[in-house]
Amino acid sequence: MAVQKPTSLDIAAAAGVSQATVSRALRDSPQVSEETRERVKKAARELGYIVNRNAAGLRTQQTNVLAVLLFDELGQHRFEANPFFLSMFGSISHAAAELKYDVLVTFQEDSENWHHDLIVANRADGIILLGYGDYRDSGSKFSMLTENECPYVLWGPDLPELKGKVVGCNNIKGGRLATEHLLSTGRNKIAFVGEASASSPEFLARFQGYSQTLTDAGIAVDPALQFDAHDEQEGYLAGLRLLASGCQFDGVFAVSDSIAIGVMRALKEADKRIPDDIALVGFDDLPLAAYVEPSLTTVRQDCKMAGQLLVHSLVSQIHKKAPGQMTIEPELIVRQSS
Amino acid sequence: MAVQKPTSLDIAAAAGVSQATVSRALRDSPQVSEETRERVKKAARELGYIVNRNAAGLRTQQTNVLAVLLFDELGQHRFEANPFFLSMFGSISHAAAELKYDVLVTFQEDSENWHHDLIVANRADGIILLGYGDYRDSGSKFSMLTENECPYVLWGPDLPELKGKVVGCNNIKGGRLATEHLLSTGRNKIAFVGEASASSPEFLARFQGYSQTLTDAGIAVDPALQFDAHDEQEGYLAGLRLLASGCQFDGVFAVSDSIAIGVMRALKEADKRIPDDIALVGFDDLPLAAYVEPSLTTVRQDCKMAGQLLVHSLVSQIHKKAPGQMTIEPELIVRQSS
DNA sequence: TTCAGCGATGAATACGTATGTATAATGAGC
DNA sequence: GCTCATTATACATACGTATTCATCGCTGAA
Repeated sequence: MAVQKPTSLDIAAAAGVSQATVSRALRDSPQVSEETRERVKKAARELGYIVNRNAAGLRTQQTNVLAVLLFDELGQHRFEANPFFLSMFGSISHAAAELKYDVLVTFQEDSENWHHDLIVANRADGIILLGYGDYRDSGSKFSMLTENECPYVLWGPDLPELKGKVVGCNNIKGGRLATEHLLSTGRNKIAFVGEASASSPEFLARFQGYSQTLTDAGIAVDPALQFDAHDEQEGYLAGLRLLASGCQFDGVFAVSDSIAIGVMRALKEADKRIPDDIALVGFDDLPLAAYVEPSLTTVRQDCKMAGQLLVHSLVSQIHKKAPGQMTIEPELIVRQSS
Repeated sequence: MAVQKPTSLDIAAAAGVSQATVSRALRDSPQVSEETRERVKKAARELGYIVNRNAAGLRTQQTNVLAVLLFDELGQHRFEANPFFLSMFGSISHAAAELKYDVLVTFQEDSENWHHDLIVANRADGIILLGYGDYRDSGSKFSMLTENECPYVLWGPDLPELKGKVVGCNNIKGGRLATEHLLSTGRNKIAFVGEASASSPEFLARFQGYSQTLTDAGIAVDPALQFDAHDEQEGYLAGLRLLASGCQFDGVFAVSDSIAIGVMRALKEADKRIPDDIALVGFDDLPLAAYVEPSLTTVRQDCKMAGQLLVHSLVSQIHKKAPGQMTIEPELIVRQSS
């Protein structure tokens, strides 16, 4: 890169000490006296010395790199439509930088190709999995990483078999916040759009918050008001089915903003007034949520905090320390749609 | 990472050859016979061998890593609101993977801190600069990188002093597309919202496309219809000023979708009908553009192609080869707002 | 039969750092 | 004045790979 990059030997010559002392001085070892430390650092600064990461890594057997694996099964478009991971990625990057880690990013299209994961792992001290969507049989899926003692964390649901590896939102509480809010505005026939099954544990938890809240309020949970959906288009279709079902309803809790926006499209096409006829609440607080009409009430996840927690717990694993906090709290953002 | 990672020596022992032969076989050197190559590869597969990048990099003096510097002067929010870079980043990642490069990402808050850039450069074979916004005196700004013979490319305007380093959109043509479209729908009093100055060369080029098109059509370019703006809020304010100015206008070309959405907000507040009273065209094709009401006509930049061009031209530089194509063509996306 | 030429492999080395061990310098205690 | 503990530094080595140079066996021409 540089015309001729200086090595620690060059610094040693310039400062009149040995290469070993240079290394120790730059790493602030207590073994080296204050005076020589300063002399060495000054020489390093003047020569524009930068530690060679390959050599240092080879010696110390670590990379000071965290890998982020982005599972993107729906192709590029999904990530494009999911700014949540992007924001989180931003905070991951910042948090990692503070701890002197670089961040290596890989788009992972095939979530079965664990060999590739290991290759990535080989270039990093630990890995962060984002957007991993399929948690069926999740214990065995991660066994390869576990067997190889590869530190990893993922953003996702709080499954017992992944104890200590998962950072996630308190989804049950999120579901409660949304449902309680709808109840507080006088709605009591509240539909649920999303998937309440074990293959989407996060959605399931939000459903649990929804149904717990209804039960607590003495309202029966009506399966006729539950519709499956995973994205905008399916949300739209679910909205159509909901309208066609003939069921009475005055509120809708959608498990994601994308789905909510699809539902909103269906409702608007049917000339329903939002929120007058039907109140609508989403989940995630995508930037989009503030711009649709009417703007969408939603449950926000603090993605900045999320990124920090991911990095901190991963680094804790790397250093064999106890992980700290692993859950972030959701927050209700009230807008026009409710 | 692994309990005990095998080295090339282990493979050598398993295959009954020397370490040198292992290295050659795995790198498909013609010096090694077909038979032993297979034997070595088989052994490597069975032992789960993965080349140690630190050691390889130390030996070859390269990292096989491309660094992406994301200049993010407006803080985390801007990147969050700018999915364009995200999509581009996705294609960068894919293109890099095809060429066996990893991608290291760094958020860069201070565009003056070139020392940090060099540190990053030291960990990569080349760097890609995204979102670098200030091109005043741009020649000298990049001199540090040039002096150190550090390969780099950036996404930006086609400035002569950055010849061979810039991949960008044909912004003049983009401005023409937008303006020609507005003309073709019968508008002839077309306002421009953005900044037509050298400190934003991309916006300036779009303005040139706008003014050239008007001139070609025999329409005078009216400075009274030009307003500065850089983001949604400033677009809103520009919209208010435009309305308050009393000037007649029936179309608006905004240099970005964010600005266009701000203008749209101002127009709607003033009860202007879009597109009946005023037609509106943006630039970028953010995902948001399809969701606002009315949906926004805009000029799309092919970010997938852009990412590929960035990677390919950077790798060309690294290998001291001639760069290829450096420009992508814009495309008009017509929606409801025009 | 001899030897040049060639193809395939092994031995040896260097990349730049971090660190264990040895050594020199200093001061305290008797 | 001598020993011994303490400190600061130098010396030496290993990390795992890629590559240069040397070696060896073999073929074919003289």
